Amino acid sequence: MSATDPEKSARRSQATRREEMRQRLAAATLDALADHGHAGASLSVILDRAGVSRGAWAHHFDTKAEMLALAAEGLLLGAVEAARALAPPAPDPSLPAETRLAAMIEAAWARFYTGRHRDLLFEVALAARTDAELRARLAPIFSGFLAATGGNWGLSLRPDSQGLAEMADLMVLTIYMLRGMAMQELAAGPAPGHEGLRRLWVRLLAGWLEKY
Amino acid sequence: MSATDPEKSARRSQATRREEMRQRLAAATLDALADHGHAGASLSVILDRAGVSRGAWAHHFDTKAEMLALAAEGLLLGAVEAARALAPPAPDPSLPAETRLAAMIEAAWARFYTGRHRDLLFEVALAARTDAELRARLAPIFSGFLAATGGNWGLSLRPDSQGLAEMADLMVLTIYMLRGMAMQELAAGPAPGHEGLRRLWVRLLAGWLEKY
DNA sequence: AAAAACAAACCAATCGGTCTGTTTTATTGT
DNA sequence: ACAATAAAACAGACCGATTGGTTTGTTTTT
Repeated sequence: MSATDPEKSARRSQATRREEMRQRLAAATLDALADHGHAGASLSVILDRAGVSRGAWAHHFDTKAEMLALAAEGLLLGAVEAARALAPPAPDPSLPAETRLAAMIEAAWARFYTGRHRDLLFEVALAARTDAELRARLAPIFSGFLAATGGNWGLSLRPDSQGLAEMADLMVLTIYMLRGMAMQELAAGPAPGHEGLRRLWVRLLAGWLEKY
Repeated sequence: MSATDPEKSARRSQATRREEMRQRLAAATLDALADHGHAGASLSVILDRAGVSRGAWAHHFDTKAEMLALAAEGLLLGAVEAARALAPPAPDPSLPAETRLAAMIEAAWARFYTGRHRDLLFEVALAARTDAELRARLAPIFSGFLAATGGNWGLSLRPDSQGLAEMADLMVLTIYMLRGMAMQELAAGPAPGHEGLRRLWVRLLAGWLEKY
């Protein structure tokens, strides 16, 4: 059935095989980055983790930087997509705006600014700072993330499109606040007061919203 | 006069000499970190920049990590002190609170979240993530920075001590927002809209302040 | 039979750190 | 006061380990 079907086992091969291997190596790159940081994510560590020989690696990538760029790009593009998905296109209108806002902020906090994703986000952003080529590839995606949150989230909370531009700005400010909070936890460990701070921020935003 | 005075040229030596050399090496460490990032700040690069031989270095530090820790500690302690200095103990009461707030935020932005200091801040925070010893030394200073801004700035803007705790929280949120904004510029370059976003933030805060 | 995928030995360069020896500064015995 | 001497400061050659990357050869797929 499938063995005799050339569409299945045969056609599917070389091109996708290559892509699978590249993705596997990219994933291992992110793993190593998360575990050991940029300085500690050597080629040997990455290849060990991927279970791939040096020769195989060389067949798929010319340089380590190229592999890192692919991995970082994938990470950020996934984040942009997730950010879009976080804004429900048809929010439940029965809930008060403040509740919806709080839910979205908590969801964004958990998805983007805690754990592995947070660590990788900072690692990748810092790596881009001193690597011009990486930076050129990642900068537009970083901006795209802001656009996705600012635009979509604002739209989601205020479908009547009144004061939409300002709403988008407030969402961007929210992202910035979460990022800064994430950096604090990254450097000094989790802080119990942060949840209360996020609630305070929601209250502040909600008050401003209804006044508008 | 001074040559015969043992208090001057003689007594001042060995201990301070050593300290001067350590500071010089710490400064070069930060320079290298700012220029080449954590991965690129090798011992050779640092020593070249400091104009210090490997042997001399070894006489003053056991490991590179120890030198980095001293440098990072100095950087952050300097920032804490600067944060305290940014909050004028006796603010001009003739200016409206919003104006004073805006001035403090702009000053903090310029001092902590642009240029070299911003880069070093992120480099050091990230380095601490995967280096337990460095992290243990830096974490309390990171928290101290928040305390300095939250407490002092809040006090500076609201000397009547009404709603002071909430005011301190808002200052911490402000710091977080600036940090997140800084990360965006670090990764994607300067954004002209950011100044407007900071003004929006000030308006938001000021509105909340007078309502209280 | 040709090309793509993979493996592992191999390479120069650089890494953080050490060793040996010289120069400078401080202490001490007379 | 001033050699004698100890100790600290400094310089640079040196070291094994590891780095990113290459080469040569084998297996697998087409």
